[in-house]
Amino acid sequence: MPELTERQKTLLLLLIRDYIESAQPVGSKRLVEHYHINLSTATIRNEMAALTEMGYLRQPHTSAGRVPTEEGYRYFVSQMMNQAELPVSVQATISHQFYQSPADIEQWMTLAASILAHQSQGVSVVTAPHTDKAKYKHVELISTQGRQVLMVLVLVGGEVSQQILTLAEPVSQERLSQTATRLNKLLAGLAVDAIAALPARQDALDQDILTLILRDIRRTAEQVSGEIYTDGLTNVLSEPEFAESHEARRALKLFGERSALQDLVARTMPNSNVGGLQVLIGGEGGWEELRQCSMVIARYGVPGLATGALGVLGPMRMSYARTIPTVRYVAGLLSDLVNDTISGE
Amino acid sequence: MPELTERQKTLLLLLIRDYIESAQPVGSKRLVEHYHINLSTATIRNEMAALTEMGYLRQPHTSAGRVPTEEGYRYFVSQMMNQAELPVSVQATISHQFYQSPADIEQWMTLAASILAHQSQGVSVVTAPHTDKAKYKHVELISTQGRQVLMVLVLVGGEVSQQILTLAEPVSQERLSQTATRLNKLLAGLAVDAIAALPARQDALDQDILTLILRDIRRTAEQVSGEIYTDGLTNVLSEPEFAESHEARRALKLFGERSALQDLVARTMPNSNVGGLQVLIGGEGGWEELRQCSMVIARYGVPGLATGALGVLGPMRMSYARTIPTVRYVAGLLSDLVNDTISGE
DNA sequence: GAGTAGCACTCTCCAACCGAGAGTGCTAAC
DNA sequence: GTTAGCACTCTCGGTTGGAGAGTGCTACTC
Repeated sequence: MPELTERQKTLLLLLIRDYIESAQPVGSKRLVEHYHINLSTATIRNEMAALTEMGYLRQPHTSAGRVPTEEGYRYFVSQMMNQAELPVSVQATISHQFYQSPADIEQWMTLAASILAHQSQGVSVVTAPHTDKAKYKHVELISTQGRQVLMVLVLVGGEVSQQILTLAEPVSQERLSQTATRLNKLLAGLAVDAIAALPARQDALDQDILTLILRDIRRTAEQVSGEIYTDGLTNVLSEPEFAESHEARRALKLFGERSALQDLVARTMPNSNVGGLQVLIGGEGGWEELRQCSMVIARYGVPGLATGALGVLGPMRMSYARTIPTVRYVAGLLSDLVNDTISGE
Repeated sequence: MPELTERQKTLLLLLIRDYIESAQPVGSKRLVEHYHINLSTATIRNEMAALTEMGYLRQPHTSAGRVPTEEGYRYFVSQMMNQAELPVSVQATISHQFYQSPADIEQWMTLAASILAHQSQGVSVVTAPHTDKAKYKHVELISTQGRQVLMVLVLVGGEVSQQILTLAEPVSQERLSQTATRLNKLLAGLAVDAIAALPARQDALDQDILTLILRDIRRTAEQVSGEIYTDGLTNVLSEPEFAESHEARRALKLFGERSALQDLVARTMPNSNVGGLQVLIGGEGGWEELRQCSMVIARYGVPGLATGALGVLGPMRMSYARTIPTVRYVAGLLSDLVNDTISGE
């Protein structure tokens, strides 16, 4: 890859920035007029020709302005990656919102999704913190009516699942509480395998509940990620890319289906660590439907204990300058929150 | 309103059905050819002119086919209201899905939203069952780490809320359990007012938790509806109405915002009882943004104990024949499920 | 009088066309 | 290395001119 001169570099970044704002191909004249450059349009044209030659820009048709290629965006992103910071005031507003809201994972997730969508004007995705090494922490059994029992199962790492069981026969709350207490002593801190290896209990009720607990933990452990939260689908509806092209419309369909989303997060994330941040441009990573889109994603949480992913999807010309620092900042915040809440167990 | 002859009636219904499928203005020729009517196009034209006169049809322009007016749709819906039934096989599939899924309100809601969206090809909205007369049922306190405590609060009616509290100082699980047991005895079945009227507890921990419980119940009671679930936003993206008109695009924005949705459900539902089913055509009820849309909504649940709403939003020419019976059937199913789970308390 | 054939009329849709304008690449001069 | 100038290309917006669809009306038939 040939080197870029300093001038080419500024020109390229300027042009991409302008295109991201205007969504219009950028010509030499526009560049000179809007950014009072001390050069003539002809010189700019020469440079743009060079940049086109190198693969950073392209022309939609012979006589239109230039538009960034994927390569161009990649360069643009790499340039701002380490430098972009969220204004302190925005940071404050965001963190304020988190610490104001009730301390509840579900709320945090919705809030994160909403903030990301709002700041980036794209579609946000957040997965709840999740661990593949699920360990038992606590169970509660609450009788509701007759044979119906509400079971609340808490895992080490903070995941909570509730389920209504129907028992073979009515059981008093007292007996349920005793069962819960026994099981809590017995199972504290055990992983799936250890629980499965336990000898059968004499007490039939104990054994029934135990089986259910086991099934529930297994179910949780099998999932590749926690519950998925998303927001801002409608943000993107007003973008010209999506309004026109049938192509891009399909990308949205993808986001309507939870299962596809889960897949996407699972596929894109394994090669990334907590703290890292990835920018996938133009459907990098083999997503045909997302060829016109970009994603900014990051992992958050406490490695080995509970981690989740969060990110933003938008048109390829999304505002990286805004999105990247936001994703990074929110990921950091969530990591802290998760850490405060569940670490040390 | 002048009477419709039998022939006008069939013609009108036929035309509307055709338009709903094709999304194209329907002309006299098309009508004759597709439905082998024993009349000439000229006769049809005369009848269509009459129907237009009466306000059931209109012409987008002088020489296009006819399109139903709101009035026309209203007539169409009133004709099928009592007659449309879901095929038994579809009923079976749907109810199967519900009884297969884990008995968990959240799951039911997501499932209902998904089924509605899928069957109707529109956007679905489901609100969780909710009561305005919240009564205490049960609390559990689970220590997680240090001063962090997970509180699970169950209300009569089945609503469950969980929250993480931060206490002033670390408290053992044992002490937490005792507190929970005491409070459960004390508060069982009490409504907000009764709890608020209770004398202060000597035990500081008891009192703290009590205050938090009270705040939580109040918060729940104040909401006009339970959590809102929605699905199928992307279904509607492929409809021509939404692809083109900027107008209709705004309707979708409305559905992106939870608060607006909540408002909408609250505003439209009070005049409807469980079991009843409303069809709002063309934004009836004062929703400017929904002028091009229709909604089919119903209440479900156990009156006085816990009720919720569910419905479908789609273009005015949505498939009522499919949507109406589906909404009705799912509402019935959810009512049964809610009833099975929480009644008798 | 209900139904129908025929016809003139209206209006949209589509394709072709054209000119204005934007932007380019290249060349020659500074 | 930079710039002025120019010929060239291509899109975009507006216009034009059928072709086709659908209508309303009239006059005719049973």
